[in-house]
Amino acid sequence: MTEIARRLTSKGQATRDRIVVAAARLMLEYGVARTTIEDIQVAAGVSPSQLYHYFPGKDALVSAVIDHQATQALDVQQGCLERLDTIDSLGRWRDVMVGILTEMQCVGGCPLGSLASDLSDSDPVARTQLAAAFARWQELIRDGLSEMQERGELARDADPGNLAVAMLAAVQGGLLLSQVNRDPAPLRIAVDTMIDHLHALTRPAVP
Amino acid sequence: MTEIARRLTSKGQATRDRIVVAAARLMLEYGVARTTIEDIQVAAGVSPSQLYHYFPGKDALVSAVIDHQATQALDVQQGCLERLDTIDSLGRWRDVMVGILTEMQCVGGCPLGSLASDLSDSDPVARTQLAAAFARWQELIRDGLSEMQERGELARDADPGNLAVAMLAAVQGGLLLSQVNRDPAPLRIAVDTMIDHLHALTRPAVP
DNA sequence: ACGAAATTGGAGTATCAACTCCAAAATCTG
DNA sequence: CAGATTTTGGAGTTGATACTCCAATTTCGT
Repeated sequence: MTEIARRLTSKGQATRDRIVVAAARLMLEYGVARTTIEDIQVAAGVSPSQLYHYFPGKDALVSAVIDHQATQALDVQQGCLERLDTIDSLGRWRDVMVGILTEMQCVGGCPLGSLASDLSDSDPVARTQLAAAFARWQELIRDGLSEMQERGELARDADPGNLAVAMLAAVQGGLLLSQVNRDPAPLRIAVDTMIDHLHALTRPAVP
Repeated sequence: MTEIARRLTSKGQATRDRIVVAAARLMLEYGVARTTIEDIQVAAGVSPSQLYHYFPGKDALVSAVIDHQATQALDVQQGCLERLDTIDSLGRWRDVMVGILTEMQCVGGCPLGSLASDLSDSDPVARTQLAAAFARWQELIRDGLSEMQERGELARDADPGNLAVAMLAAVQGGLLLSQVNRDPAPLRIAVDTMIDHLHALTRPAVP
């Protein structure tokens, strides 16, 4: 993305990656403002000059962290959701998210959601970058729902676009409540409720 | 709550309130860490010694801000939801929230949600305080749904507790997406979808 | 191997933010 | 009104943090 990226030794690339990964982890846990450059240096095992060699300043590093988290999040999605086109696959998707959250002991919440809440009103550039990431995520969900609809597993009059927004909101809100309660249950319940809703739209008449 | 609160002149009370309100506004917009004591001093029109006269330090001020936002949020809820016991009242509730968000031009998101995302992993005391506030909010929603159920407007086998969690998640997630997109639509869509879900649970067979 | 370019180490600086101190002014109590 | 208490003003201190600089070292292309 930057000019500097062109002439980058494999060793340099590795160092850069180490910095981004360390910064991402710390920023997820403590927030962007509370994560100091020194914390990142220590966690990544690099000196100040190395960090400033790869990034002009904290803003640029934040931008790289957003890209990194967006890629990670969408990869997880596509790993589970390449065929997000059945009710069952939605259930597995929920299991994966709950599993990751549980591994993290409910710390950090959503890697993208945390950054969004943190930066939306203080860094306009970051906000735009995050909005784009959420848009891609939303499309991924919508495409799966559209496929379901075309196959007749979802009611004709359902709006996949709106349902994707609601599903993404359920994920984000569920993660927030799980984070503040230190309990994976809210995420599970929120997503399950949305899956139930899709289920109901699939078979309107419950026996 | 603190000892100091006992001997407080009306003028002193007013100054204290001014500080909390100013801090709450700034912290909602820029986050806790990015809001400096000096910013708050300027916004409230007070000197450093005044601020430290009423609060031992920033942590105590943050705690007061959480209380303030929790009270505000629950008051809004009870203003609209004292009778949150019909589908129509849920629709009005949604309108109020979308209205407030639009007035704010989608800045800040949820006064409680922002604080939760910001503080959950860096301030254990604040996390507990916020979890309690969310629990009260959740109960408020659940109680309304329970009333609906008792009156037969909601299916017997529906779980008001789980639905309340899902509804609160929809609100939080919707607010986050609206904040990052600078567009009230995601909040509206997320809450509407949950209302639709309740509707479906009310009348399982759609004509 | 050899020059050029990339990478690394570590000391140093300038700024900013949280917090302190003390005395003056306003307010309450009897 | 008088004394005690609360409230206010503003200069000053301490510590932390983002960022700089320059020389030493390693890596790469040929």
